[in-house]
Amino acid sequence: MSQHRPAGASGRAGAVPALPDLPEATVARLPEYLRALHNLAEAGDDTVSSEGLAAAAGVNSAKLRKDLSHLGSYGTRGVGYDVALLIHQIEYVLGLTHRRAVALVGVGNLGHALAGYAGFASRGFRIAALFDADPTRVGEEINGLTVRHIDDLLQTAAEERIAIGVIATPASAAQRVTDLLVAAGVTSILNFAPCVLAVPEGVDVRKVDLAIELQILSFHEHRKASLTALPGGRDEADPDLAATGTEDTAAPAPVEPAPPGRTRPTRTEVVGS
Amino acid sequence: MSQHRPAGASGRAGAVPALPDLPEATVARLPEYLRALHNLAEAGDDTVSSEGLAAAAGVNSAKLRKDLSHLGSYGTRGVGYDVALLIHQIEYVLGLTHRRAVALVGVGNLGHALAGYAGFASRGFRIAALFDADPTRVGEEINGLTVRHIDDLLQTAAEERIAIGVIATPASAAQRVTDLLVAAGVTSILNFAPCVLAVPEGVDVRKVDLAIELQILSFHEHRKASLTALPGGRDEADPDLAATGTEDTAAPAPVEPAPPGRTRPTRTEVVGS
DNA sequence: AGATGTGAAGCCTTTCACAGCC
DNA sequence: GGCTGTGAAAGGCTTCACATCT
Repeated sequence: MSQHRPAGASGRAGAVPALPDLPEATVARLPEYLRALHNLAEAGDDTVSSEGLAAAAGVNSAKLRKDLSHLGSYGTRGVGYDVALLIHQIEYVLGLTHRRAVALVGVGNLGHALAGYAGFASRGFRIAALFDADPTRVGEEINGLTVRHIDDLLQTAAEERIAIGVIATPASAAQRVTDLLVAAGVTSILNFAPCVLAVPEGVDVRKVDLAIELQILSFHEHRKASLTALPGGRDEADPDLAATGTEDTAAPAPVEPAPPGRTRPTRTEVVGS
Repeated sequence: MSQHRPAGASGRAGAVPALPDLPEATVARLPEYLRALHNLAEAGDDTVSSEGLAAAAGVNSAKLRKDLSHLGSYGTRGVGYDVALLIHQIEYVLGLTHRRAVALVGVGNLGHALAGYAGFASRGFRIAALFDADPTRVGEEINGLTVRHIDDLLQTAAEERIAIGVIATPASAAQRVTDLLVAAGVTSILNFAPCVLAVPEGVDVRKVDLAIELQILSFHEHRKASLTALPGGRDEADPDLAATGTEDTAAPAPVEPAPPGRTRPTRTEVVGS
């Protein structure tokens, strides 16, 4: 390879450089590198090897180097990466050089917690407005911000130059809120409601579903149990394998391991309690 | 293809069927399908086409069919999937046929909200114990559960047959808590603390970092701004492109787009403003 | 006719291994 | 000698398109 412009710079002289067209997988890891770098900086290190940074970020070093190489060439062979320079560069690419204003919709259980979450403020964001549909919650003050009624969203979002909307409402309200945010010109949404959102082209939605995370873990638990039990023999005391577990027997009614009958085109209902 | 056993059934007759060795990407989507299926069931549908379910789950139908085919063959050509049967099957694979006990460590801001989150209970989990290191919080009752001191974790986890640990402590405490959970025999951890956890082989960790989600969105905002501004011209009023934004100027100290100094070892810097 | 299940192709991501530079 | 940056290989995931079955 030869001369290295910060990957993807525009041709037009003096122009704002177009961002490198990073692979999504890389984008998703940059924040993790950034966090690790801030830790290193605080610890007083001013350079770090790909090996060291990779360990701090929980990835392997080849992946880290490949990721960073997409940003351009900011390391020094034989030495490593300059911590401050790299922080700088990643913050620039992620668009963290100015603080983005975030609107949080839904100040129930979860919303309340998010409104008070210090990690947002410390990592480049400012919660600029809180909304709720419940009139009894409007006016409440949380962390120095007053909860406004959702009907004010359109106007307030424009005034506050909201860049990102966070949805922490029940699923039933989420699509309506989304439409409002989109109408207000918001093009990035973080959705905590357990549902799929329809948005126009050009609007990005990321989803966080806490129950899904547990269900994925549950799969692996189930899997580990089925692996360690089979080539052993006595499947005792393992609720994962016993048809009638020792755990409560609730909502997702217990079922036989394998589907039953499955004969005719008919369905053999088993889900009933 | 011919006769279809529930993919990966063990040879041993009457044995608990080994779980199919699903691709991770598939595992991560099954909970989404499950949620969509529950919605359909509530709406009274008892069959659904791959097209219909895919739409409800926000994926394309080819992907859905491929995912489901890994579970075995539970659809009917010309008809679609039996909703109840499929719910059944996915719940079995995910290990949701019995309710897993979850321990939540850290009842601060976020932990409080998680302790009260109804979605856990309704989707296959039971919060069985709450822990905190702060003595002033021990004894507090949240949602019918009493907060215990973290020192009781080892004993309580065994008693309550804890299957999954959720960490909602500050990052500084997370590794200690992890070690405790692991010592207590917990092999699945959901980590909300912004840090990397070291765990022994065989322990699964999933991570949710709220700030990272926003930072990923920030990247796309930044990117959209740089794309729509360049081939336009007048880069007015866009804090993404103006060096001195209209937004607050805070924590991640505002920087020039391009790294400073950085003279010698040169590559033609273009990123400068 | 209609919809599933699936080889095969294409794309993206990760890993390897080493040339190149300090 | 040490460490980055990167082609090339390997692996995994998604999409296509159609054979197959009801």
